[in-house]
Amino acid sequence: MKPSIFVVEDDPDISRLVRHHLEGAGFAVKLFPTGHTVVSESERQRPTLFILDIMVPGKDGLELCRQIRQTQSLAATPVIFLTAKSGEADRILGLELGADDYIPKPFSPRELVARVKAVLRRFERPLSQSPLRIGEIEIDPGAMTLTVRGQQVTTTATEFRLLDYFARHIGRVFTRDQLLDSVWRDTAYVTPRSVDVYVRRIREKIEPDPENPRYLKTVRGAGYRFEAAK
Amino acid sequence: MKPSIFVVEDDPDISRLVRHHLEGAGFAVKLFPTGHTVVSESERQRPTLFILDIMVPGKDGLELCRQIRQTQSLAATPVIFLTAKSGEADRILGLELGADDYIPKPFSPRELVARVKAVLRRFERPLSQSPLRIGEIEIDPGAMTLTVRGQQVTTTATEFRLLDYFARHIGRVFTRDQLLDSVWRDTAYVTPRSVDVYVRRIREKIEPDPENPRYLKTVRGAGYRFEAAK
DNA sequence: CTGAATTGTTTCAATCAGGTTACAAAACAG
DNA sequence: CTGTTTTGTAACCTGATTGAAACAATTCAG
Repeated sequence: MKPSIFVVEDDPDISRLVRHHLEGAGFAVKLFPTGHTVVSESERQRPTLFILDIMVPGKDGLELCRQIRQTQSLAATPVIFLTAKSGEADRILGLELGADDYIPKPFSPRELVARVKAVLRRFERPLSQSPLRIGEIEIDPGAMTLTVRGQQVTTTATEFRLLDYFARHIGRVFTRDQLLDSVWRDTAYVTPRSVDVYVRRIREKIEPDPENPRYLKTVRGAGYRFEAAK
Repeated sequence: MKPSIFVVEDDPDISRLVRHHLEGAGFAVKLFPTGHTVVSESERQRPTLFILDIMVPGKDGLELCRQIRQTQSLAATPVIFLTAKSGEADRILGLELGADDYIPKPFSPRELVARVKAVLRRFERPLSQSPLRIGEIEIDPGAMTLTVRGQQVTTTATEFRLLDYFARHIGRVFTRDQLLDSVWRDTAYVTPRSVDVYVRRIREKIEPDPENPRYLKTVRGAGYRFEAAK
């Protein structure tokens, strides 16, 4: 699932610009020309990040930020300000209010995307990087290496993510759809049957006999399950 | 973006003074009259530097410093103490706690700014000093020299920092964004693809066969990884 | 035993990620 | 101020990856 960003900005030129570049970078973007409905919408949809213009009519960005920070379910969501003036007041106010970053206008598209990514990186909980060993299989996410029976085996990124996911949830059955949701980057339009293909590819790399899998088992009518081979 | 400084000081006269002079010197300043919310705010905003009064009500500066040092994401942020008494004890305690400097009250504005700048300069991406040898490659950060198979090779500053970073994190995969974060000075304006170009340049200098890298490997879908060649 | 449902396997075109080069701009040195 | 080096970008190219489709094999129900 791609991260979603709520953008509160009254100037349609700017908001269109922002949307265009963020979507280009793989984010889902929702625009709000005013601040009125933002908080209630956000509580329902839980955006990954806010971008607020300091000056928006009706309810300005500063006030909005204050509200977000006071709302239990949104308090932890990062906020980035767009500021027109590069004057002191705005920047400091941003700091005072607990914004996570600010982008002075005018900004380059690249800067916008870079800052958003940087803030998200700062917030994302570091995923388990600890190496994992199951039977004859060793998975090291930090190095992105897979070792099977002492032999280093190359994998593609998707194969690796899928295998890692299986290996960290030993014994559980996952449907194809569940796997798409948790392993694939953009789940949107991928056929569940593609999972089969990847299972096949992984089996070829980890199973002594891919036709008779010892690790990655098929659960007919349900999906797949990873087992620690006996 | 200008560096931000969090100041924890209960005396409003002093804090106003500090703010005024630091802002005049081009820093963004946020004041905290007590220490209560400092750590949580800091995790969010990542100040560039802390200035703590040794004595603040509620939670004193020493305790606060200890907390900062124990917080993963803040441990590397420099801390400067403001101390009223010029007694040794306080000073040493501060230093032992991991403070990076102290400013005895009363202080001149110039001294304040000078010390802040000095500390920041000291913290600016210090290259590790110890030489490093990996296979046929020798890296000496102190001299900023690179020796490959006995031959001294010239590098540019960025090439050297990047190679040094790789060499000190052997076996780990880094995304282009991560590398920009940790090696480049101002990440916001640089395309991730620029990393590719530098990787190419480094390969030309260290690899016997740049088309078939033995050290600096590509990890498709992830980034790059430095390996000790067999 | 038969047919339906499910999974396995292979192939292949489109896409994407990375490599490479040339170049403009910025920084630097003289 | 001028020439040189460094830095980062853009554009183009190539080959690997991805995922769908088509068909084969297996399982299951009745």
